[in-house]
Parts: sequence; C-alpha cells; structure tokens
Amino acid sequence: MNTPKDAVQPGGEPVAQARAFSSHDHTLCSGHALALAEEMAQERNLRLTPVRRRALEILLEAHRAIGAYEVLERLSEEGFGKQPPVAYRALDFLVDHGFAHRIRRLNAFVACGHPGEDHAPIFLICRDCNAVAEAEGGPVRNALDAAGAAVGFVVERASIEAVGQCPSCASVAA
Amino acid sequence: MNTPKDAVQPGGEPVAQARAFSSHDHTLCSGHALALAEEMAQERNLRLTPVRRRALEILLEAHRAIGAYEVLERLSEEGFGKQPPVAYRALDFLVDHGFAHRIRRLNAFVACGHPGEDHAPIFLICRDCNAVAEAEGGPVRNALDAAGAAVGFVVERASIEAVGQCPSCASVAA
DNA sequence: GGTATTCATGTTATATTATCACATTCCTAT
DNA sequence: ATAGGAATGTGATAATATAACATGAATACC
Ligand SMILES: [Zn+2]
Ligand SMILES: [Zn+2]
Ligand SMILES: [Zn+2]
Ligand SMILES: [Zn+2]
Repeated sequence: MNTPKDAVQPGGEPVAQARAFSSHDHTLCSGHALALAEEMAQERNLRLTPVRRRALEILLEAHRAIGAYEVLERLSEEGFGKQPPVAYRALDFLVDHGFAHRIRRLNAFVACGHPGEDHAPIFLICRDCNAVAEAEGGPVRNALDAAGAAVGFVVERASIEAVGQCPSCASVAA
Repeated sequence: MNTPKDAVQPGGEPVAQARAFSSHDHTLCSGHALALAEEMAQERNLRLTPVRRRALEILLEAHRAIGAYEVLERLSEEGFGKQPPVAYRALDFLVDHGFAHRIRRLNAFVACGHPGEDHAPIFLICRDCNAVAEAEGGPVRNALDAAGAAVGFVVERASIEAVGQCPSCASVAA
C-alpha cells in the first residue's frame, strides 16, 4: 500500500479535479496523510481501528467529498459491515477528531488537509466540477466571532461553505 | 387572515425563544413582514400564490427554523396538498427569492428578517435553546470572498452558520 | 491470570429529508 | 380563443441518517 497513485480512482462519476485549486499541495496525499494520522492517533491515545483507518484512506484516495453511502459501499466490499451505522460511526469518529470534515451543503465528507493543526477551515465548492477545497479560514472565523459577539453570541463551532467557480473551470469557461 | 397573532403556535416542542437574541426586532414580525413580502412580490412580478404565502406565514409565525415536513403538515391541515413536493416547492420559491433562508445544519428553513434588502446573512444557532438568529454578515462575507480570491476562487453563494450559546442561555447557565 | 467495565462492531429496523415523473389546472400573452 | 408556460397536486421512490439491541474486543483493576 501507500502507492503514491496520486491519479484518480477508476469508477468515479464526475471527475472532480478535487485537488486544492491551483497548485495542489500533494504533501498530504494518501499515504503520507495516513501515516501522519497514525502518529496523531498514537499521541492522543485514539483508537484508529481498521474500519476507521480504511474509511480515512477512502476519503484520502477519493480526494474529493464523498457521501456516507459511497464510503459504506467501499467498506462493505472489503469485508466490513454492510449497514449504514458502520460508515456513519467511522466518519463521525474521523470528524470528531479532526481527521475529516463534513460538508453540509453536499451531505458529504472530505479528508482534512491539515490534520492535527487546530485550524479554522472554510470550504470552497466549485459549482461546475464539484471540487471541494479546504482553505485557511482564520480571518473569516474571526469576523464571524466578532459578528456573534456583537449580539452577545459565543461561537463555538462554525460551518463556512462557499459555492462558486474554481479557477480551472473559470479559465475553461473563458 | 393576516391576523397579527404575533404570539406563538401552541404545539411547539422546544420552546426556542427564536426571536433575535437580545432586543428582538419585532418590526418585521408576522403581519407586517407578510405585507412587506406582498409588496415586494408586486414590484418584482413574482407570484406569491396562496401556498407560498401561507408557507411564508408559517415560517414567520413559528419564529424559528422549522423543517419542510413540519411546514407540510401545517399546509396540508389547511387544505393544501399533502405530499412533500408541495412544501419543498413553496420553500424553494421563498428561498430563491429571498423571503426565507435555508439552514443547512438543521435541515430547516427560517423566514428572512430583512426581505428585499440584498444582505449577506449569517446564522447563529444556539446549542441549548435551538434559537436561530440571522445576523449581519457583510464583513464575514468580505473575508470569505478574500479567502476565495487568494486561491483564485470566485464565491457566488455562501452558507455561514455558527453553533454556540446565545446570550440568554449563557446567563441562565451562569 | 481472572473479571468487571468500557468501547467498538455488527445487525435489523425505522426515521427523516428530498426528488422524480406525470396529470391537471390556472395564468398569461398573443 | 387559444397556445404556452407556470403552478399545483398525486403516487412513488431515492437519499440520508439514527435507534435499539446483540456480540465481541480492548482495557483496567485486582
Ligand atoms: Zn481540515
Ligand atoms: Zn471547477
Ligand atoms: Zn435574510
Ligand atoms: Zn439559547
């Protein structure tokens, strides 16, 4: 395993060049990211069990946002359980511990690009190719905290998702 | 109709003091907001038909975020259709034209507090009382646009939703 | 090592949210 | 008046998510 087959998976539908827009940061792709996750789990005493690890791998390999049932299909093909809770539990674990994010607009999940870094992510979703990029959202989050504070609201968690056009689709359209 | 029964509906579950946190701006409550919507529809040549109007009224009266099926139940009780598309179509219309917003985190809908004003709303969701406040999100949206631009992404629409604690629940907890 | 306790996995069943496809009716504009 | 389009209604089904409970594996404690 860990083959840096950075290419695409065969059976995919919309080819979603989901890599971060423009110069894609490959440093955290599949293999490496997984190793990193292992490490993190060790440190934090989390149990990255086979299903959970495999679910993360699936997200990493997909390199785009995919739904729980799609993850489930893959898991069950490989001998894990065939019922929805299998996927939802693994995904919930990954999300709870920062290995993945949930994209509410798409009812889908995506591997985190900066696991363990305590970041404030925002998500940029291309309306044409469906790519999802995780971007640095510190300033956005600060503005959000401020807006909340202005009415006495304490922000604990946030989902910040933008739909628009990614640079590659924009250039094609032009 | 149009009774300004600004009060609450009887059968509600979690009492969600959904009015905007702190000093609630009642100026746009039920009756008035509805009249305003009528006006707007006139100007823009939109067809605010009975189902659509009633769906908006239901959102306004609820004064909190409610799901499509809850809206449907009310609509069907009043002689409108009994099938999901009835509610979803009315709600989609309201959302598309800015009379209401969709809260993705809750799979729910809420009447807009500033219809027709071309605003950039953000939503503050209380984790304790489930209240949803629509707040001014101009600065947040600007930061988001900038973050997108930094990677060549053009933001067209955004959903910005925060979960946290509203001031009234915070004071109770203290 | 043995045992209690917790956590993880799996299953069946069901709940919740959302869309498709098609017939009919209602408006609107020639 | 009449053709075209928009709106409503229906039945059917898709897609997403959770509840409830049984079994099995890891861990903690003695
Ligand atoms: Zn991340
Ligand atoms: Zn694109
Ligand atoms: Zn609004
Ligand atoms: Zn509250």
